[in-house]
Amino acid sequence: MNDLNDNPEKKTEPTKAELDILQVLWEDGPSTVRAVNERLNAQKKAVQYTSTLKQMQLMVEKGLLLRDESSMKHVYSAAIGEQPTKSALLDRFVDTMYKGSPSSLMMQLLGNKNTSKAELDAIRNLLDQMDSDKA
Amino acid sequence: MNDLNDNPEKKTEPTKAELDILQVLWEDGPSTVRAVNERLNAQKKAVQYTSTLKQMQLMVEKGLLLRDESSMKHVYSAAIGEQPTKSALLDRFVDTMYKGSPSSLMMQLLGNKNTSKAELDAIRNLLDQMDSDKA
DNA sequence: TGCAACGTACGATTTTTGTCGTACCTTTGC
DNA sequence: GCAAAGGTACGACAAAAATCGTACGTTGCA
Repeated sequence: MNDLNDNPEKKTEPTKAELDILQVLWEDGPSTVRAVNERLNAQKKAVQYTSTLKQMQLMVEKGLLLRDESSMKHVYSAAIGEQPTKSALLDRFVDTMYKGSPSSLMMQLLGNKNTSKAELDAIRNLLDQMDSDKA
Repeated sequence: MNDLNDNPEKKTEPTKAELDILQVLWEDGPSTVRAVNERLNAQKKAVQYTSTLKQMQLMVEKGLLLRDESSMKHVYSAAIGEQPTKSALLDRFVDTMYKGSPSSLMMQLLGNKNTSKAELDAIRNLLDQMDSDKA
């Protein structure tokens, strides 16, 4: 019936505004438009209710969100996983900016930003764990 | 005289297309429009010469590029540094996607992508070097 | 000397993204 | 019942980003 959102392999790259909405849904779980809109306004944006509504409706069309219309207050949820989405975005970022080299990215990250010791330790532990996995 | 491009502290976030052009200039150094356009078409895009020209002209207006008009074939060069630019973009990326936590980013990066052993070693060396710097 | 090749300038348009106003439906309290 | 509160649908618009066609100027060389 609907031939717009039944393509699961869609390469839909979320835009910035779409990502903001996704973040809210990933964090809070399924929510109404009003709830999402209030979160957005709370954290930074000044955006009208109907703008958020429209945005989320379009995202349903694109397959980025799911909508439960059983109640009058429609409840939306993310249709794409947080980790896969962020992973894809990160990969593209690394590819275009650092020729696919994670260590280049790391150098940039650690070199220019004062990273806390806790962060450094966390990363080192992560590396050790990677080794034991692959050893 | 020109009040458009004399703001060195400009927060101009390069768009995707602008970034493509900057990458070419960062890599090849000062180049003509034709050279840049050919590089772009070679690596992926199918874009008309005049589109690239226009894009680069706008980038001069924005202060992203510099233009040497002494010869008829104008020679363009990047007006903003590669490292500072990438660093800023990366910081924004980490902030919005990983709440400013580099180790979260690393986890994503190392967890989902099969990173080569060489990359892992490079990162570990980088960490060690960070330590000795801060010790 | 004149024409073909190559260059820039610039207006116009398309595409994408984002925002909002208004119309209209549904629920609920009185 | 019915009005007000709160919800969705949807067209229209604005802004940003990207693309391209066409006009026109300069150079080199047959």
